[in-house]
Parts: sequence; structure tokens; C-alpha cells
Amino acid sequence: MYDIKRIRRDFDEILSAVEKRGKGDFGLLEIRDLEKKRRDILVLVEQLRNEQKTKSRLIPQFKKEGKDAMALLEELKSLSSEISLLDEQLKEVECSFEELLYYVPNTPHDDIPLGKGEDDNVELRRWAEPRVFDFEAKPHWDLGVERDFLDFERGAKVVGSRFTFVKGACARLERALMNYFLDFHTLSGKYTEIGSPGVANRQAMTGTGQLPKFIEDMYHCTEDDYFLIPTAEVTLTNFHREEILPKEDLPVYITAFTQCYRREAGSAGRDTKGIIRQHQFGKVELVKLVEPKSSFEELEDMVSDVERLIQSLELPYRVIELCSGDVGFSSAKTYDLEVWFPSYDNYREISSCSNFLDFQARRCMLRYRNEEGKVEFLHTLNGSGIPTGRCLAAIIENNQTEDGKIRIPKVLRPYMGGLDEI
RNA sequence: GGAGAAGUACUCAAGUGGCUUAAGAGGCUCCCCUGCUAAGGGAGUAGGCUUCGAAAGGGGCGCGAGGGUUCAAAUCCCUCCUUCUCCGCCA
Repeated sequence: MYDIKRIRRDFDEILSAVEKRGKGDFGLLEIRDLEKKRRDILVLVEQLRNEQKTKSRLIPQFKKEGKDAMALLEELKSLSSEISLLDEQLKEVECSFEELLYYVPNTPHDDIPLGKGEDDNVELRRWAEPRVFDFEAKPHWDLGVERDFLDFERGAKVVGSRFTFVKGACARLERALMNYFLDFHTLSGKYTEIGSPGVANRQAMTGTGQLPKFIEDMYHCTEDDYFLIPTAEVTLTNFHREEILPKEDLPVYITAFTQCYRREAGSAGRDTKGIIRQHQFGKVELVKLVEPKSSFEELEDMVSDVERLIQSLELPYRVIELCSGDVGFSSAKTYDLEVWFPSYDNYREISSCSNFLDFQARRCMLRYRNEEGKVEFLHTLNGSGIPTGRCLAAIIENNQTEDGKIRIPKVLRPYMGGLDEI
């Protein structure tokens, strides 16, 4: 969300930045008009209110002196009705103004590549060569079923499509991933582990930008107006919502493992095989709340944390910088990390690290007190660090042996009771 | 889920419609007095949002949240949230 004042002051700059997404002005022109209208009414209302306050203070005085206050009361009555009339107009304008504002995406950062979509993203670097198999490598969905590790049919029976049971040693491996990822980020003392709720209210979902625009993608508990979280980004970023943090508390680095729930509304027919795209998946998420001046450095630092994690798992990956047409709604700059999948003969996203600048912070009222004692919005960042499901699929595929076993990466063996394969 | 109580600023807390333009105390900041410390005296301490203004400086909102009644609401009414106590249920 944008600062109203900034929309007024730097309107052309914001407009041209948002237009780099290649999808129009996102209602900015209308927003500007409404904002002007809002202020016109506001000034009037406030003048009248001041008059009302001043004059009604005279009433007790009149009473004390035994003077007749009838004329004054009449005047105040009409003043009051005038105010409530204008107030209604004001509320109306403010509502539509705010509603529109929530649908405007963040401004893509200046230095990211210009482009229309996925194809214009830029590959920055690769790590490790994809393995060359001397036998026919199986996709994880085949191998998983053969080994009785993954049960898609029962997942569909008990819930529906895109829900899967994970069994036996494979379930243990996924649990090992969860523990390893959390340990990786927290044992260094860098990130603080949080146990997080798996649902969030409407305000929180609006704070990080999932609502109002992407309501179709969310599982909604209508009884309570709660939403299953699509990522721990929601609960972690909202953790300090409406707070003013002392400067000494910064930067805030937090992480959580949660289940994530996504309706995948627009994804019918994509990745229907395997556990690449599920309605529910486990993920360790990283969130940073930082001072504005350091947020881009913090993004690089976050990416390198995730890279080291993937390297430790010995999975080949590449780093992609998203172009202006592909960068997410709330993000100003995003790096995607993609891991090699033999079954796709390609890299697939396993982590996405973004700098949101103050976009989410404004929606969440996430602030801190700077050196001069002034209150200022924080910058927020997040990144997957990393999902257990996709990572499990990647390990199954990349580490399979000719006889259908899965080699356990060295760093995971302590979490697997010393097993080197399953 | 049922019954009750509560929510006012950093903390405690007064406040049953206009004399509150939110008292008082503690804490905190500064000053005076002290050789230092304690005690004592004095001054300051409502943050945030927003709006007008080049600035200085005005104005509006704010007592858990949102509505309502009224010329006027911390105060009266309604809905909701949170906390506490008791009962019920439950991993």
C-alpha cells in the first residue's frame, strides 16, 4: 500500500513504475481524484466540527448564567445535521478510495529487468551440474508409489485431488527436512524460531497482501472469517503488526515451520502429477523486519542463506531474478531459486525471496523509532527456507539409485538415525 | 458453550452527559539543593494518524473496536474483540 501523501507528491513516478508491470494503471488515476475529493470534504467537515466544539462549550456557561440557550441550540442542531451529512459523503469516498488502494501492486524496483512475464526473467547463476543417470531415472510420483512412500489415491479419497499421504521412511525424511531446515537457520543464532498459528484473520491477510485481491486462492473458514495461511509469511510478518519497535530490536529475523494451504485456483491442469503443487504443504519460512536503508543488502543476505541450505543438500540449482512483469503483487524485487528436477528435465522453483519495501509495513502498521526518535515504516522481506514437500520430491528424484533406493544427503543422516539410504 | 467481572496514556488509577480542552500518583527526562548517595524542592512528560501552512504554527480524530442516541459521549444504548474468575466440554 502506498502513502497517500506520496501518491500526491510523486504521482507520475509511482504511475510509471507500476506500469512497468505491463497491466495498466491499477486504478491509480481514479485514486488520485478520490483523494482530492476526500481532502476537500475533510477540510470542510473539520471546520464545521471546530465551530461545533467551540459553540457547544458555551451551553453550560449559558445555563449557569440563567440565559436562554434556545437560539444557540437551534444553530448547533443544524450544524450537527450538516456535519453528519458531509461525514457520510466522506466515509463513502474514503471507503472506495481505500478499497482501490488495496488493489494497487508495489512498484517494481528500478534496477530489476524490464519484461512482460516469465520468459523475460534473468538467470543469474547456477550451482552444480545436474546428475547424468546411467539408468532411466524415474519421476518421484512413480518411484514414490512403487516404494509405497507416496499415496495419491488415498489422498484423493480422504480429501480430494492435490492431497497426498506420505508414508514410512519417506514421512520420516520429510520430518527430518523440517528439523534440519529449522536447525540450519536457528542454531547459528541468526533467526528466532516461532511456533505459528496456521490460520489468520482478515486483517492479517490484508496486511501481507493476500487479501483482498487473491481471496480466490485462500481457504476461508466463513464461520469465523479466518483463513488457512498460504504461507507463514502471513503470521510472521503480522507478528509485530501495529507496533512501534525500538531501534535496538532491529533487525528482526524470524522463522517458522507451518503447513501452507493454497486453493491453486488458477492452476487447473498444471503439475497434476506428484507433490510439486499441492493444496497443502509444509514449509519453513524466513521473515525479516529491517530498517529501510539496509533492505536490499538484507535481501542478498537472505538469498545466500537459502543458497547455502540448498548446497548443503547437494541439490543443483539456479538463481533467477524476476522481471517487472513477473514480480509478485506485494514485492519490489524477487529472486527465485530453482532446483533441478530430472522428471521435468528442468529447474523448478523451490524458494522465492522478496523485498517488499514498506508496502506490507504500511498495510500492517509495522513501524520503528529511528535515530532521531521519529516513527518510520519498516521494510519487510521474506523467503522460503525451504518447503519440505518440493524438497522431498527433489531429493527422491536426484538421489535415486538404480534399484529404487533414495540416498540420504549427508547433512540429513543425523536426523535419520544415521541411515544413508532408504 | 453458560454465568459473572473488567479493558482509560509507560505503569497504577479517578471519572454516571457540558465545570475534563482526561484528574491524581508512580516512573521517566531536565533543573535546584546537596562533597557523593539517599531524602527534599521545581519544571516537563499523549502517543499516533490526519489536514491546512513555505515556515512558525493552527485544526480534526483518539478512553479495547465498530455502530447508535444527543446540540454535546470516557460516561447512556447495541454488536463484537480481548483478559480474568467460576461452571460445562475436550486433545
